[in-house]
Amino acid sequence: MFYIRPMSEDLSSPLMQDGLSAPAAPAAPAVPAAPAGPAYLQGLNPPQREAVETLAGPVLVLAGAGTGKTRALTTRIGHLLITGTARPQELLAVTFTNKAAGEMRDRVEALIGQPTTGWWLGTFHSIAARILRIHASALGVDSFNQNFTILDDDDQLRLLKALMVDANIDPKVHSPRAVLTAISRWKDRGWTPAKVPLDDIPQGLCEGRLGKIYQAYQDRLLELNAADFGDLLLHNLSIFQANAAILETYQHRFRFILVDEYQDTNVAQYLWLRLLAAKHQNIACVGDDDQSIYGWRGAEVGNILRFETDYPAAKTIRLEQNYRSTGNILAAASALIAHNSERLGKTLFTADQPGAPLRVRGLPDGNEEARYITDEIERLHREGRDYREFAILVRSSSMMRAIEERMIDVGLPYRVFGGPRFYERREIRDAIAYLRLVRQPDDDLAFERIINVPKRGIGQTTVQRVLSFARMNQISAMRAVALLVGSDELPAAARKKLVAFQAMIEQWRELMNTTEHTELAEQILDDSGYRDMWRNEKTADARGRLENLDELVGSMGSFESLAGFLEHISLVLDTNAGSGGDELSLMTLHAAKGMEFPVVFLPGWEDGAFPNMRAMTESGDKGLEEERRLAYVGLTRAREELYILYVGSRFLHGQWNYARPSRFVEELPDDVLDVDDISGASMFAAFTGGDGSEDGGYGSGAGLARQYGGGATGARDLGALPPLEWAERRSFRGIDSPGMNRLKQNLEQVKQGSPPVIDGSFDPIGFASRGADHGFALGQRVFHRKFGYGLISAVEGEKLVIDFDAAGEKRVMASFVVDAAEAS
DNA sequence: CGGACTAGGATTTTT
DNA sequence: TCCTAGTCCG
Repeated sequence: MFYIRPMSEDLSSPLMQDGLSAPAAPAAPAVPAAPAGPAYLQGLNPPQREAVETLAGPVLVLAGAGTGKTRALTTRIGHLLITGTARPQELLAVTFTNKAAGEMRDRVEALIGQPTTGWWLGTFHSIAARILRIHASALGVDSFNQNFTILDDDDQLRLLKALMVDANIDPKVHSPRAVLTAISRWKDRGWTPAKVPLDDIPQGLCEGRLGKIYQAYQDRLLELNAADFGDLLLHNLSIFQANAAILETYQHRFRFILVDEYQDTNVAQYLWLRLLAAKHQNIACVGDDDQSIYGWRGAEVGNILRFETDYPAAKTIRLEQNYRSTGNILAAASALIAHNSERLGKTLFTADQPGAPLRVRGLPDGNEEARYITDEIERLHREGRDYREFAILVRSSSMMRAIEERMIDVGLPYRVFGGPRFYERREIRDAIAYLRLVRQPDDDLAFERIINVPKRGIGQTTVQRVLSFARMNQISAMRAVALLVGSDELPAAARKKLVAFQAMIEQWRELMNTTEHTELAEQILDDSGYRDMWRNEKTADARGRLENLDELVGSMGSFESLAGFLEHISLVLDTNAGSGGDELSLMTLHAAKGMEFPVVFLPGWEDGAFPNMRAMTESGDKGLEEERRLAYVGLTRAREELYILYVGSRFLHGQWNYARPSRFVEELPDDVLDVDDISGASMFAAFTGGDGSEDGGYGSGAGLARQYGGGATGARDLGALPPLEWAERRSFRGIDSPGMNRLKQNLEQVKQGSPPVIDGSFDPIGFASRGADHGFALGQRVFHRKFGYGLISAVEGEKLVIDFDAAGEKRVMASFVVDAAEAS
């Protein structure tokens, strides 16, 4: 006898968070009925109930995917309030996303039947920001006060780059991005510049002066009355550590602390929680070590692994009954994750039926893969499924394009989740910079961002002079402008333009007191010419940008004032206003965490792409294990049907790459799979031999084919056919695609006794031809997109000197030209 | 100063 | 392939 979920619920809520779909009906008969109690406790299984009712002391709830984690957490909060164990103002509940926080509030309110007020519920960052605003001055830096600005990524980079230049470090040699990442990781660990251990300073970056750069960066931020995301937590820690009275206030206040997604906390967050919980020790953390996928952002699985050591009185509760997926899906996920060594270990089980086998499909190339997906979706849609029941989860967003194009071709309604966040878009940041500058004329970063956007003839020379004058006199840029325009330091033309800019800002500033902030924003966008700038741009995305601006102004309406809006803008801005239509979902695996869908497609399961090569080279086995957890997250998103897809060759970054199935495919148990491989991947293996020792790596072109030779690196032969039979089958299927043509051609070669082509020298479709050996030769006639046809007059490594028919002699990169015969 | 061009890079991205 | 940051020249 199996419990089967009501279909209506399944169909209506494919996007629900973990646990939302846990049945309200009783659990499987095998589990004894929970003892009586309030109605809201009735539907819980025994461990869930224990997680709810163990109110005092440290509790770690290890909640596997789909085991009703959110339900347990929100019921726990409700229980605390309903039983009167805690008053709202004694509660602190932290999440990672605003979305999760919002959902938690909704569910608690639904449970207790009334709006909740007084408790602190929010993301780590928003709560830390709130505390920091109250105690900013306790940092003891004059320039840093409660009005501090929270910087976005872009501001941080610009700042850092400037500091690097000051320190005589060439940003072209040492990537500011890498520097920022390193600094952020230090902050994630709770290290102020003074606390960074000497041996943790990489010698390769910034000539070993990264510690100094970090210090300079922090000094500058404080000077600017600014904080980055990492600082919110870091400054909290500094204040707590230096000021016992402040810490005690909060320790006293928060008698009960609840933490969601504990496996994703970084060290700073961990320390922060530990300080806050030290007095009452009533801290309940919910998480799943198997779903820790943000290590690259500083999350420490170690936090959850050592919870019991940190809190010896801790009670650990495991939620292991899965209410989401079929038996086969769960079996596959469990077998896969069992390959990881660093885990606390859980054994998920389900009362559900085994269901359909997982479909593993090897296809020739990405186009075929996309076609396969849309074909299947159309088939299942005809059989009665709504589009909203499907999700396609990719490892990296670069894989989305082929799929999107295909969906547009066949007209399937889809929606991309994630992608650039709303507030990260250029037009949004520009607009916000205007608002910031109007409200706080001393906001130099905002000044820099929009002083010449749209173009108003204030060039870099002028801006640099203003900025250096400001730095020299320790004043803000706007003040520097005010002084400079009254002097002869700048050319008259520049002064005139600056005066106009200054007047514009000033005029808006006056409006600020008399006008609604949404109205003010409208005026700024129009008067500044910012909207016109996009209207005049005739690119496809310009219209979208204008719409985004409208949306921004619209979203301001829900804030009381400009100040209120700006304070929250960097922390809270919903990026995906739901459309609610019947659309299928396309997103990265990371973005899919916490969601579930009846039918899930997992394309791109190729070694190098997934597990991602870079994750492995950068973090070794730890990286591989995190990739495996990501795969686990992907598998466990599915309720009923699951497709795992890989291709024999994939077009990425402008070139074709041979691929072989992901090692994760091998790690799945045979008896739950239905495998069909027409990728040709193993045919390459049969042709090419080799042991995989040769370098290459995903994306290195020709080297890859050799690397993946022979199957000696461990690729399982996934039911592949011998080349001839395979070719028969291929033509039977009528598939015609670059990947296929490539294989077909090689097959002919081999039939005639020649080796297959694995480099670019004989390669009509441009396969693998762009490696170190681009294959172009002196005298070859080629075509360039901009310059047209020409003859190669010299080859200098990657560069070609070409005598173009129309444009004359030019020096161009080999990757920009193709053989003239190819371009028709 | 700004447009045109080219080189170079391209996981993931809750805040 | 596609994006963007930086350089070069009118």
